[in-house]
Amino acid sequence: MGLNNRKNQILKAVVDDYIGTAEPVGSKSLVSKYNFNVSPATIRNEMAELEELGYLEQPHTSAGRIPSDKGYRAYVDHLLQVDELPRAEADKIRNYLRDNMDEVTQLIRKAATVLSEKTDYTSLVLSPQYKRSHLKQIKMLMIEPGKALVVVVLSAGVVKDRLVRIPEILDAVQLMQIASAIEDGLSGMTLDDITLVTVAAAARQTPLPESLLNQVMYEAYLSIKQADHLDIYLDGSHRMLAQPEFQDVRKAHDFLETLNRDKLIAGYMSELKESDDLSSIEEEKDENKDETKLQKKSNDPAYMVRIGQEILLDGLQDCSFITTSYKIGDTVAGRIGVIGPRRMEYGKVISHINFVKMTVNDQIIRLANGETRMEEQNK
Amino acid sequence: MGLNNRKNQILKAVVDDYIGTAEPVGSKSLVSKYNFNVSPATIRNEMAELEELGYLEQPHTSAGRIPSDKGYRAYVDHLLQVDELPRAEADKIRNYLRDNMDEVTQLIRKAATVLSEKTDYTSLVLSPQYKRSHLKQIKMLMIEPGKALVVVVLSAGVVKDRLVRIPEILDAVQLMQIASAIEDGLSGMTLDDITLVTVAAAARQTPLPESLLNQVMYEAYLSIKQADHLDIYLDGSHRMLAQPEFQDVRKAHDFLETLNRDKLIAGYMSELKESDDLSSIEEEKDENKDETKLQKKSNDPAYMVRIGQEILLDGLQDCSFITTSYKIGDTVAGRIGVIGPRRMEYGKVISHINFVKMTVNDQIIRLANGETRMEEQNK
DNA sequence: ATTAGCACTCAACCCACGTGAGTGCTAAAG
DNA sequence: CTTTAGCACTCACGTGGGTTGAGTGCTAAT
Repeated sequence: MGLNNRKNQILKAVVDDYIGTAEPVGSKSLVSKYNFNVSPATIRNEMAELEELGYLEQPHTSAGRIPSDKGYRAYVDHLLQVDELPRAEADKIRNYLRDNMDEVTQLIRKAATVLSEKTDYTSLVLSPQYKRSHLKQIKMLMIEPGKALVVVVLSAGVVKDRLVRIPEILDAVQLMQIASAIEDGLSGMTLDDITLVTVAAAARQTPLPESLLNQVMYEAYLSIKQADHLDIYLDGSHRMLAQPEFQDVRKAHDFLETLNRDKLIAGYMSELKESDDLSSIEEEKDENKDETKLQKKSNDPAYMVRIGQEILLDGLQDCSFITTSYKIGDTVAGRIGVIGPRRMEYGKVISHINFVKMTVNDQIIRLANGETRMEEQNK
Repeated sequence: MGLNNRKNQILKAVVDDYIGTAEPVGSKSLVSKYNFNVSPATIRNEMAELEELGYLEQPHTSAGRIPSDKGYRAYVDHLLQVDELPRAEADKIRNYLRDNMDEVTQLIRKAATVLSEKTDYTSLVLSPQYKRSHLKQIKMLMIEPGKALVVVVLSAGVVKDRLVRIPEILDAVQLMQIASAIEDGLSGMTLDDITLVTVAAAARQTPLPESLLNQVMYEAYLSIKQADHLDIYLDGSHRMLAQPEFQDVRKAHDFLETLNRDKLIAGYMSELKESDDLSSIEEEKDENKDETKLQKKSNDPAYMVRIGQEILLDGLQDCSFITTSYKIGDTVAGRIGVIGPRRMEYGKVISHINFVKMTVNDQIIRLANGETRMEEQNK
């Protein structure tokens, strides 16, 4: 950051104030609210320079100033101090996410809900992706002649299944044979690597006529692939309408329209790279600030912040989007995010998102280990 | 309906016009657009009477008139003619709902999407309720020591399952014994009737120590109960913001806030009674109109229309809500609904909702029979 | 480098006014 | 008894002008 200390203070004050009030902030109110020991005129000069440097902008000549994307960026990267969540708040969230939790799906939906509620912004959660997980087992259970349940067990401890139709003549024993042949052939492979060809090859080890095998094999293949389905959960979209910047209904409409496109959002979220974020932090160094940043990194958070134009989705460019990843075991699984106005309370959101992420990670491990509600309660 | 023919015509014209323009409609524009062979003054007199009778109201003295809830009610019950969907439109929807459809969940989500898209309003779909379905099978599949998959098969051809923890010492054979004991004891019962006690009684038929049984039995019970979980799918909520009556952001906010309360909405929808609707139709008779109504009834639709204050949920009282039920086999399963401004295009929505309902019914039967995508394609 | 002073800008607000669509009423015509 | 022409009245809405005040940039003095 090439800004002297006072410029930094001023920038921070402007952003803080604007986040609080949503009104352009002027030199005078700045001196009075934050006790700078200089006159408004001095502040004015500094602000004019900050504007020249691109950190601030003026909605119109005779108004105060508001942060630009670049201003927010500097604020988030260098000026913001993220506090830990107060213990009471943390406990509430943890308890909420522990209570009554049987499934990963349920867990991440609740994570979305609690995040939105606590931050008062809109939350987005992406379901786990299992591409890189290994196939552990595949079972087929005869439900009735002609109908079977395919059960796919993944290394992450996740079980997916699907009802399929099979040739009526197949009996339970034959079905099991096929399933175990496929399992033998494929177990240990990652979902990504399994193709129709590999499944077919595995199935062919069964001493049954190919005509019978084909359909079953194909269904097995589909079932495996389907285990990787991406889902997106959205919560609290109405909260955006309470923000002054969305009083314009057209903006609100566009925002909601974009968020309602599940696939678009899911695609965008799943392709976010953590590395992007780390790179964008760097530019110059400022000793004491850098320290904060390092602390952030080592602390594991690794959240990403996208501000305004940095978000590449139409309709969200008046927003900021904070995301992080949760894990299953030690591989990245899905993502959690909060989207709000650019003028969002970054500190609050980041500390919440970090805490929710950690709690989700913990809970997933618990689920994978098969601890059930009853045990939880006795804990 | 105690209105003479001309009053009916006028009421219908007012509602039609207001639906189209969202502007209060006055006597003059009424005569010019719809060719009544009388002067505006006559229309004015009639309108004044319609207002006295409660069918119309005036936003302010010097404005035209808009329909009241009662006016809409009369319109929907007596004046509206519902057309069949054009074949081209019908085909599109049918194909969309057929394509790529493996699961009931997926089906009803797509139903919500297509309904919202085609009507340009917001759609709501309630997942099937299985309370009244019978338990057909319950299987337990050993995944690894201490972990099993419980598979619950319902009469409707629906399969639900759930991963549970079991005592580590149990082996696959014992597990199967327990499952088949429970199955023997409970199969044929409706989900409603199954309680912890009945499950326990059934499980106790197994020649295993009770300490081992307890946990498994409890998990089985939970799995059965969980099969009945209610889900709600919402689509196109942003579309409401395009409506002039929701230009006021506060209204839009309240609307969205209410819709975001899944449980509230799910509860409300699941408790709607068809009978309510039929009863509300009756009052007086008017020969030729009654005919239309009977036709509606016999034609199977049985949709429900809730208008304005008739909707008992806060925040939706500027809306109208049209719902219908879809079936699994021959028992009511879940509900499909469209919510829009009171000023909604009732005819369009009703014909769409009816068609979607029928298509969903057909598809569910198809799914239950286990026809898969491949066969569909060959059809 | 800082600051007091000053002229300038411009969104926001208020108010007054005219406009016009729409009404209700009355009295005449059918 | 119904319909209609005529007319006075109402009131939301749009327009334009005037004022206000927060905020600015610049200059000159500290």
